[in-house]
Amino acid sequence: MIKGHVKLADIAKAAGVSQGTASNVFSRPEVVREEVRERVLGIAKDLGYNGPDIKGRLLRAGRVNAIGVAAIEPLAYFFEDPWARALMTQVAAVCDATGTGIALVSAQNQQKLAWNINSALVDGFILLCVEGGEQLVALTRRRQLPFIALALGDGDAAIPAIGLGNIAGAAQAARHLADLGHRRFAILAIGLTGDGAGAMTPEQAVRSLKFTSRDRALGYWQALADFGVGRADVPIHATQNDRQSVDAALETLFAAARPPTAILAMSDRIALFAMQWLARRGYAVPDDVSVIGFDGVPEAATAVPGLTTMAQPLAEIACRAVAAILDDAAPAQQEALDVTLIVRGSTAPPPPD
Amino acid sequence: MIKGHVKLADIAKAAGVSQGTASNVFSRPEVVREEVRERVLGIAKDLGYNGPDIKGRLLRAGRVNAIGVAAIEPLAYFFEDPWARALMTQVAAVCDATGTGIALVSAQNQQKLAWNINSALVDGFILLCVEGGEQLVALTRRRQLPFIALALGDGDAAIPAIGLGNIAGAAQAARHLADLGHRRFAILAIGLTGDGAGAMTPEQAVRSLKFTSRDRALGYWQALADFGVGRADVPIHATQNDRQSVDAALETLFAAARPPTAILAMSDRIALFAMQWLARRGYAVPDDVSVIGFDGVPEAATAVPGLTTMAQPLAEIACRAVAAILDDAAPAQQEALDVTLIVRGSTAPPPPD
DNA sequence: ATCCTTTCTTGAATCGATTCAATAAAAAGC
DNA sequence: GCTTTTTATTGAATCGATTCAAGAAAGGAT
Repeated sequence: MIKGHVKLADIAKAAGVSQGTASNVFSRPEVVREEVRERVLGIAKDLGYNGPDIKGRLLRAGRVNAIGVAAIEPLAYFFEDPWARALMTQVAAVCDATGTGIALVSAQNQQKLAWNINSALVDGFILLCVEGGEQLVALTRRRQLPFIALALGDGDAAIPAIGLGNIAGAAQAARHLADLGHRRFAILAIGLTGDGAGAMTPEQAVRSLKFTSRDRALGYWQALADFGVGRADVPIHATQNDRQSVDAALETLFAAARPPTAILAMSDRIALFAMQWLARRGYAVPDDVSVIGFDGVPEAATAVPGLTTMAQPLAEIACRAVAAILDDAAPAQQEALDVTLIVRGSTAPPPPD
Repeated sequence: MIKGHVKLADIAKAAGVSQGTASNVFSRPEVVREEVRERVLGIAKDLGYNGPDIKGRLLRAGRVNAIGVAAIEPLAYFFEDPWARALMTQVAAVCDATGTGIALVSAQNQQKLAWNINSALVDGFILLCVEGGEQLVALTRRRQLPFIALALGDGDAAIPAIGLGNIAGAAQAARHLADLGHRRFAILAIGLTGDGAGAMTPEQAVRSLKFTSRDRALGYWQALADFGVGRADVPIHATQNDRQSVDAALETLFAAARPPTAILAMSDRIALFAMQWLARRGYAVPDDVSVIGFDGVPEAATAVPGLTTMAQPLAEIACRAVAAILDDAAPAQQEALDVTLIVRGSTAPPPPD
């Protein structure tokens, strides 16, 4: 019994039954006579056979019972990025309930990603399209498996996706601050990595920001316009959703003659970095500066002070996404879910001028 | 070209070449004449064939290029628990570098877990043995794939595992606090879920705590003995590594006549919950009470005040674990890695009595 | 005793590729 | 011109199971 992989056929031969019967012993035990079943099982144990090999079974059955979650990011992204983490937590919960496994698929560069997507053993994909979403979609489409895109933005309606009411949500965020009395705003946007981060004009923003980011910017502007604040009056800085670029943006913003009293951050991650920068520089949040985020990640709740944010219905998103894959029933049309304002301690009326 | 899955054989027939050649076109293009290769590729494109199906390839190759990470916890554990997260981040980094995928395997109950482990499409397993480790190991062993256990404690030497110097580390933690002048301690241990949490005598602790937890307790006691503090003088409470049980333990501890001035927590998670409880109750950390954790998760660094803790060499652990799986070279003997003391703001001399 | 059911069991086909010994064709060497 | 080497291609075996039509055996009914 050294090694020499025992396979089903060996068991069958040793037990003197056909391979078909041997197979039934394991996959449909009720169909085979008890006496035979026990004999086969006994032989299997003697030979050190531990049930059908998954690879063989897979080839026939064609079902893996796992869904892939893909992103154009390093693998660690799934465990580090707050939004990804929060989303994955929900996805995991749904998968747990349905007994489905999760395979993480990712790669920083195109080429590797293509390979990874093609060779992932999964029944379908959930695509985290934070950046370069179309490429991810194109790659996945070739695999001819069910998939659903998340955070894709206003893309092609032919792409199965679960969208978000980004414009309405951003508008609500801006309105919340404006209602509190703020009139001096700054927007911290999420730009593509590689694109130089930094200040941009509204025109540049409309042109260079993608999907989600652009929608959020439009939402902010739209609401602020109602309060007489024009686009040109709101500095907008692209960041790379990391600390360094956020810090750099804030350096610039707060070096200005009349720095903003309210910061509209396009992600909680950015907002939290911003709050930390403000704390380091001695600005009090919310007394000196109000900060509002976007996403509704758990960290926003535990930060001090709590971060006011627009929460995504992550549980709902996860639920629909997983269901879409498992039932191969992508939503007929791209549905947009609403985000909801959660007011915490990071927003308050502006200081007296 | 509706559906009717095209397979390699179809391409071969359509192109008038043998199946072997068709296979080579995709997997070893350099071996087939350019003219033929292009023709076959052309036909493949026409027929809507996107390269070899992974399942068929898998059956032959036998290699999945993914490693499974398993735990007896719900799937969400990987994204929620700070230690798991920190570890996974490192594992992900190593996998990224080697182009390996990650499959998450988990289940709360035994039965499902057995099924999940048996049907996971992976080349090997990393086992997160926080609890019920032996069962996990037993289950995995049957799969006859390389595996390595993490956080298994002093188990069977025949089990490939990467251990931790828990006793020495815990001793160092306790010594750190004793050196600062503390003499009134309390231990917050990690008990098995299901076991009633709560106060326990040292004898009970030795008996009921498992592996890691027991070693850490032994380490604490050992160091404290050098300072004249006996086991019986150190209340030890089992928690379930969740907020509720930590809060309950602290309620009891601080209701005592002479509450502890130093808390030895067996995980950063517990320590952070404890710090939050203390803050809510108006105890200042570290002025009234010092807290030291264990694990060295990232959250410990960003908490306010920073949490003093014993850091695990997670990167090293991840690196060795992944290597062990990929090379099928489990360490000859169970190696134990050292943890290192990281002093932050949560520990200070005790208040004057 | 005959025929009809039921209940197991069999053997072969199938899933979708890879691999390798054998062969055919072309190029090189003398 | 004939042999040797090189290069491309073929065909069949293989990976490890599942599935299903068909056959055999046992039990029941008449």
